[in-house]
Amino acid sequence: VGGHRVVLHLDMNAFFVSVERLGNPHLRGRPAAVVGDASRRGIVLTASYEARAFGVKTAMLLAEARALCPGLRIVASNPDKYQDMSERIFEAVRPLSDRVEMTSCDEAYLDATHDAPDWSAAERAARDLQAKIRGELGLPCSVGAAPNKLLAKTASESKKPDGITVVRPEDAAGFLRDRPVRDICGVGARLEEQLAGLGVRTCGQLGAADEETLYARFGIWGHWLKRMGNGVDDSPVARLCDPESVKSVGHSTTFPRNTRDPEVLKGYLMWLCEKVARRLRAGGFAGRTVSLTVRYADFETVGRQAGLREAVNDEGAIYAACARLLEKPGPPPRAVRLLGVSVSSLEREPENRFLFDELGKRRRAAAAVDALNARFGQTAVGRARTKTAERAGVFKSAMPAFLRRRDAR
DNA sequence: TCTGGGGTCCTAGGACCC
DNA sequence: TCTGGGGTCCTAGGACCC
Repeated sequence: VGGHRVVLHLDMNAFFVSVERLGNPHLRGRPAAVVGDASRRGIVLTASYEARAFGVKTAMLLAEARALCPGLRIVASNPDKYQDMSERIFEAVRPLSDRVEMTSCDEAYLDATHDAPDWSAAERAARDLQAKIRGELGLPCSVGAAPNKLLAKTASESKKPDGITVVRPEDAAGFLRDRPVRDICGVGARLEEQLAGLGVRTCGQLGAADEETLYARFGIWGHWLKRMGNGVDDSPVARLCDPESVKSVGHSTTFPRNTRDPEVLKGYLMWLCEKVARRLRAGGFAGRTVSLTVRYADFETVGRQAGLREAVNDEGAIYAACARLLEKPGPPPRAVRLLGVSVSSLEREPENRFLFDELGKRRRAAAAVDALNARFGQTAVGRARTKTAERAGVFKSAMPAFLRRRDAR
């Protein structure tokens, strides 16, 4: 508490588009967007700044984006590429500080206190970080430097692309005062609305608000909100990258078309369970809680979960639990648009403890399948149920033709 | 032109135990 | 069997982030 601190926040600019531009000059300097590639219900995942000038935004329907920006260049997303690049970013940044907290695939906090005894050194550190990312990876980014995480993040968000923003302690109050509360990380649409109901719209107003009122309304959050309005944040930069910090592993998918056909639903379910199980094993995890998410045609979303006696990471066990959860309240009352499978209460997978029992047998079979898939492609080997669904074309049937072509490339 | 997919954290109610 | 209170675990839902 107290004392000199320098926190840097690194924020990649239009990350997915920037990664695609590395290998595709055709996309550079023009309106471009990366879209989800699973179905015709594709939405914009990331828009280039040129496209944003036309009003194209994340989460916008593809058709809407094209209407706003007729020359928009579209690329199907390549999640593996972004994951690889994310790891390279982390490797580039890691030597700079013993405290690096990667909060998503394209954002990180660094504690630079040690290398920046004053604020001109802090600004140099921010520029060096930006130059390193540009030089080593060829990617644009914005960097904020401030006495805490809250201000560093708000700073990096405030100037894009290629921004450098330094907020010195003496400038902190002025920097936040007239910004909308929504600029604070943690204040979303709902909270913004409720605060507006109290007449609180800016960070300055939030910092000056009556603490009792905030506490009565928002509980312990109210206490933190007032502090945040005043730019106060003592939270340390964590070392958040170790596998120990993973809490859950999940996959979900929206169908090309809504369905209530039990066979189709079970086909998707097994497909999702295979993906989850594979990732659990790759990370050396097993989990004791299995969760199923069902989103109906009207967008109502329900979740159901089940605790298991033992931690599992094979698709058979995960599927069995999910199938029970899916049928728990009887057949789906209406058409389903999305299913999701997630495993939590994770434990490290015991090495060879179960080599000779039933669980061990399942794990060895699963490992053999992983090895075959690694050699012959993602889905060379899978459950019959998934294969049937694939043959029926349920997975990609409705993908737009232009995306399928790009996909094949 | 109906609205993605990956997560984390918090709260509230009920079961169960002492 | 008209009954208090505290603690913990489980499940469901929702807000929020990128």
